Amino acid sequence: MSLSNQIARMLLEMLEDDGIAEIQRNEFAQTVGCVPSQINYVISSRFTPEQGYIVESRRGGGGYIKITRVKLDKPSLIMHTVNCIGDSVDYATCRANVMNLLHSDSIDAYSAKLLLAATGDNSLRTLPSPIKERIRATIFKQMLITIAEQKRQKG
Amino acid sequence: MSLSNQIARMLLEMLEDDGIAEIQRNEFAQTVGCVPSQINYVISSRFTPEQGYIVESRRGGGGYIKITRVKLDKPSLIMHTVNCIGDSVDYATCRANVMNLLHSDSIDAYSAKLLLAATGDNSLRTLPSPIKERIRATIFKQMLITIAEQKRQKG
DNA sequence: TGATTAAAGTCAAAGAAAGTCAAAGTCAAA
DNA sequence: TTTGACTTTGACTTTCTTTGACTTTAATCA
Repeated sequence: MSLSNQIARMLLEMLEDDGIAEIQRNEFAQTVGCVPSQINYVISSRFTPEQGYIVESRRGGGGYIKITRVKLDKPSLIMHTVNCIGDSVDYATCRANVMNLLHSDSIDAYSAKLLLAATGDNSLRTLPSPIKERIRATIFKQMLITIAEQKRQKG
Repeated sequence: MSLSNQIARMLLEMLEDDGIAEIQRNEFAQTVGCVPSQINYVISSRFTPEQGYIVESRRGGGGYIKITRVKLDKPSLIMHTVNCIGDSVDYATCRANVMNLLHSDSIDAYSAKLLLAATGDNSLRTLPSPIKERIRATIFKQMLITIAEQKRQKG
């Protein structure tokens, strides 16, 4: 397992109970045995707002990095997501959004799987890159709209 | 026996116990004694979704390729449909298949809606025509496999 | 207050994997 | 003997990770 994955797992573990992880970057890097800036890398690649986290920090003496998992409100989050997705999305972003929706209970696991199946690289692989992201966006939104509609009609 | 067959056998063996095979491409190629890209060839020719496998991977340090078998115990109508769809489908055919599955109770109304949303012209409109049908086919199959898999797991 | 020190942030280069593609090889069937 | 499907290979691309030099900000001390 890569160093970055290990670091991510440790942070996730800290987040587990109260949804908050607070570290001192240098000290933490010490115990992990990596260079401090790698902590930033892990955070910026795996604890983004897209993925449902808020990161705050402070430099200087007594500085810290604090990661908070944010619970978003459930009902119209689906349509909110639709509106936030632009004309184009990469799979990582798409996946992050699905996970978010799943986490906030806005969609169920089954719908999540179908969304990922339809927008995954397995499905879209053969498309050249600027087009692929555009198609992914339209499929994703179309499906989300269908899900939202369904929910509106019968919970 | 061809190299590719040997490789396939090795992967099959790994899959045996828990239905998961995870390798590091370069390392594995080393031990087999082939060029790394041959692993991709074997996977793309023998571990396709049609054949009941899901493949995930990650590049970069700590990268990997993970093959998962999605075992479907009885040849369902769903998988039959997957196998009948070629590399390319138009929307009408797609729709007909969905209706068929719906009427034969192989899928529920919700799944049907999502399938149609994802493969409909609203989603795929902007694609030029030979490509559109190909993408529709892959998305359709990918979603059907996901549905079949879900059914196997929980009715 | 100003200097010093203790953090965290940024960025780009180098490294480590996997992916793609097309050319060349093999081999059996028509 | 030609054709066409399947294999093998390697050069090149893309993505993700690791590292370190340098910058910025905050706290504390003289």
